[in-house]
Amino acid sequence: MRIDRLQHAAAGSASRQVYRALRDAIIASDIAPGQRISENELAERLAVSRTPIREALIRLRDERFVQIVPQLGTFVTPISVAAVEDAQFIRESLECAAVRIAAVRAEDGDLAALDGLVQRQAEVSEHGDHARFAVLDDEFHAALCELAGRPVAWEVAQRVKGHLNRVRRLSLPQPDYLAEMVAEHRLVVEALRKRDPDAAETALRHHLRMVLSALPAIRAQHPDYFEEERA
Amino acid sequence: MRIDRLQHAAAGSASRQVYRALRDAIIASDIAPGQRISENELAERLAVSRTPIREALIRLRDERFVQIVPQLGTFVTPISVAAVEDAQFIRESLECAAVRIAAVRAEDGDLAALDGLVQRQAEVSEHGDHARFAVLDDEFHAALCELAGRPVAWEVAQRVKGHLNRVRRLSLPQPDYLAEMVAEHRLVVEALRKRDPDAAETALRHHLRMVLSALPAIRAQHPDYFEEERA
DNA sequence: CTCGGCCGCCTTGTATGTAAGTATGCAGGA
DNA sequence: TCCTGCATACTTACATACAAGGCGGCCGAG
Repeated sequence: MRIDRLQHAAAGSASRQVYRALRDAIIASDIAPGQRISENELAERLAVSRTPIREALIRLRDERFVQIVPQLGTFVTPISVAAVEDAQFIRESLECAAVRIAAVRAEDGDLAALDGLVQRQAEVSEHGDHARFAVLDDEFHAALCELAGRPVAWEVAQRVKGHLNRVRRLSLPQPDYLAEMVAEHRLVVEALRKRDPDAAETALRHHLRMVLSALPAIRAQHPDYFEEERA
Repeated sequence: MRIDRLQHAAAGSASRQVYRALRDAIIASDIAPGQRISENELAERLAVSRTPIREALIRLRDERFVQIVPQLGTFVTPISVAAVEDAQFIRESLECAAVRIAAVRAEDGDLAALDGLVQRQAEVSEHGDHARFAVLDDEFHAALCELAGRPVAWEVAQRVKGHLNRVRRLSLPQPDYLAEMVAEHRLVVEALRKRDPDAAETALRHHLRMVLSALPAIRAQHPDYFEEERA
């Protein structure tokens, strides 16, 4: 793992910075699944005391990114197929429920804003800029929840989305991946424009499931990152 | 508030015990919304140090039961209509999605188990035993999620359910409330028996919304427990 | 060679001390 | 009377010290 140097005072409290740094490192597999995280070592490396480290680890445990075993150690949770499917289920349930409401409440101005968002996605997808696309993708899904009047849906979805990103980062980048995503986003917006909740839900559900489709291949490629199947 | 004496070593670490005790106290309104929680005072009263108190408060902040303002204090969050609706939205989305799957996957043995559960609910409802009913009610909803193969759905639902219970505890106990709940549970099981996802979802959604129906009345009765409406 | 017991190191959990910042009450002047 | 400035007492955030327990290596006996 290569975590170093916290940002200066910006970005909130030390524990929050540690939390973000660790979470990003886990999702990016900079810290390998199963690896032990030493509170002492981290504290020394980040030049803070154990207290903010502990608080960050507690939050990560609540999100199931680490397992804390008393008097033994703290470990990055192996990627579990069940956990990924759980995350997918939660995200799908919440966002699909939200988009149904959005289909009813969306006004012309909202749709125009979504169009603009998708248009910008199309532009960055031309350049194959995955990082920038990811930001715009998050904005898109956040906008859907916002439109439904349930920003909390996106907050929760974003929480569990970390587990999905963790596996997605392991998959080989498909060449037309971004273009497909943009096309699917367009379908969702079109359904919203027709004020058709069923079509919007169907389109979004299909879109969300694209991520999972690569899961078996990823597991075959990185078997050591996964926990063994439970009987 | 009247929190005292943690249980002895059972029930896990001190911080977890503090967390549970505080959460229960907040949901039961033993600690009034808006009231300040002093780390020092709590530590003294519970006979533990400030560390486990802090860790418990952090978890409660993540669940939006308290607000921590640096260098100022920690406060029990006022009941907010928006937060209650958010919790309702999440629970409804997850459980309805789960019950649709359950309708497809349910086998005869599962249905029999649900029947038994509802039967026991009917018995305790006869005696007006709200506490025991609450336990069986939780078991029922947990069973639905388990049947769908998504126990995580219930875990998340249970988390946000605290916000719903907080307002429900404030409502006057309706005389036929428990009997109604049992009847609605029966409708859900019947829909499952017919393997009808749409009917199951409809029945469950109607059931879940019963709780919210009393919200305006509760707010009128305890205005000081609610935060002022946002413009 | 193998197995059993002991010892030391390392872990997390908890307790306590230090620092920095905010609200509050009071004193003093306009 | 009202407003301003300060001292004080409180808070959380962070740092450090201590305690309890598991794991592994070592050593000795069989």
